[in-house]
Amino acid sequence: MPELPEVETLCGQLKKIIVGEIVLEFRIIDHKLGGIINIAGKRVLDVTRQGKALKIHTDDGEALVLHLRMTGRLLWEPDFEDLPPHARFTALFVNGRLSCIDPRRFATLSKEILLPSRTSIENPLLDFRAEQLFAVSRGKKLTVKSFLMDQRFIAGIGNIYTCEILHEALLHPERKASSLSLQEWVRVEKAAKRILNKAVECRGTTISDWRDLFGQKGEYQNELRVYARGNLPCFSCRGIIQRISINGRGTYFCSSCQA
DNA sequence: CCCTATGTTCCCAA
DNA sequence: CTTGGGAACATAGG
Repeated sequence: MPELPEVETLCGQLKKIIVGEIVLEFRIIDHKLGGIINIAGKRVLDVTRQGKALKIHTDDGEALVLHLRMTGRLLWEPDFEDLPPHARFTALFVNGRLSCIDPRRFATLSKEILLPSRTSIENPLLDFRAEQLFAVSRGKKLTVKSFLMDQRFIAGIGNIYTCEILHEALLHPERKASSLSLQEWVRVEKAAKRILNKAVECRGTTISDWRDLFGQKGEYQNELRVYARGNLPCFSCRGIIQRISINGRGTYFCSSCQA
């Protein structure tokens, strides 16, 4: 469920609460996460985001890397009793309890960042460069949508925000990545920076179950132009939003203004 | 029963 | 060997 804006939201909220604090107790509830990692007794030095991964840096020089995948959530409770439903691990601090909740159990914990290889763009909020995208996309036969979602090229963009970015950039999602001109990549850069930053301000997109660290819904669902709007009129041109499948993912676009 | 779901990884064919 | 597409993972909801 979480893409860059959602993870960035959790990162900022968590940083304010746990940096400088000691982990009093760390409990793995879902053993699928691996029983080896334990940060009990360590002090949190920093909380950072890399792509869609959240990193909790501790005073022994290590970092706990959490990837929430599809349905992972983090919940902070100052006062607490029973575990929340679908809790997968908990970390107890002097001022509250942090729980990872994940019904589908796809979330992963590790010590190392798991990006496949060196990414071209590590943080699209800051580093997004149209020239890089143009260069890297030369000779690629995949669609521009698959390209934007491929974490090896750009880390952090997922299905919802790709659809929104391509709509704002006026690009058909099935265009081959190699067919885009530099000028078209500039449109992608502008759209991505605006949308991702706005989505962070909005604390993410709550379509179904996304909640921030305190259980609050995001606000970016009110800004969506195409995602989950199949058969509805395009806000820009009044064409009808189409829904197709690309690599098995629901893809929404306006066939009238996205060429 | 069917399909869908904000992600990644593995397998296989071209 | 490389690239890209689909299945698998596990669960809930419509």
